[in-house]
Amino acid sequence: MSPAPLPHSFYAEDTVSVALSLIGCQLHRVIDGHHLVGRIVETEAYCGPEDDASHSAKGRTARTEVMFGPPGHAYVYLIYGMWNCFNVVTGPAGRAEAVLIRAIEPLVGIEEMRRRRSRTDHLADGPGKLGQALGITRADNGVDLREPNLFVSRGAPATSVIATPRIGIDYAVKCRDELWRFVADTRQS
DNA sequence: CGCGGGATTGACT
DNA sequence: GTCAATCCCGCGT
Repeated sequence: MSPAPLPHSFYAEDTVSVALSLIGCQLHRVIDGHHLVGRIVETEAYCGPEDDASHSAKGRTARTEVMFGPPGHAYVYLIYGMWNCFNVVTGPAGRAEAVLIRAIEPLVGIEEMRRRRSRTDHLADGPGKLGQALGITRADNGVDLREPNLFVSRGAPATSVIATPRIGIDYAVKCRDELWRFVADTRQS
């Protein structure tokens, strides 16, 4: 019996708070009969149209549509032509906010992740790698995160979390210095 | 370990 | 046509 998916109410809170709360939670993926689990260790908050690093700052388009929908759903986008990045929609419906899950520590199904990544290390320590390791694609865009095939469950609360600016968004002059990236502190555990 | 360049494709100007 | 919330490999330090 798998742990229970987090309820939609978990995702409906303030996006920065959700990004922090997700550290230490478990990400579950069932694909081709394999149960894959990882501990979330890195997230980034994207805080709606006023956040110039958020895709939703460019307006409501086909790509960003699910961000404008209810919280607790997957937002998956393709980047650099080949990598799928997994986000969870957060905040109240219509707020177009999301949290990018940037890295997990593999816990279950490591061999399958290795097969999907075609290597034995660095399986999911980056958003593109995570998508590849778990077989997440745009086919998962918009799915309800209470689906048994893709969901997050509560985990051991992180004892220490570091906040930093977000990665790869230097073009976002207004919000690039906000401390909206969260990383589990590896010095402790 | 840091840096530079190529890969690859859909979304948007 | 340009570019993107990235990754990997090769090379120099």
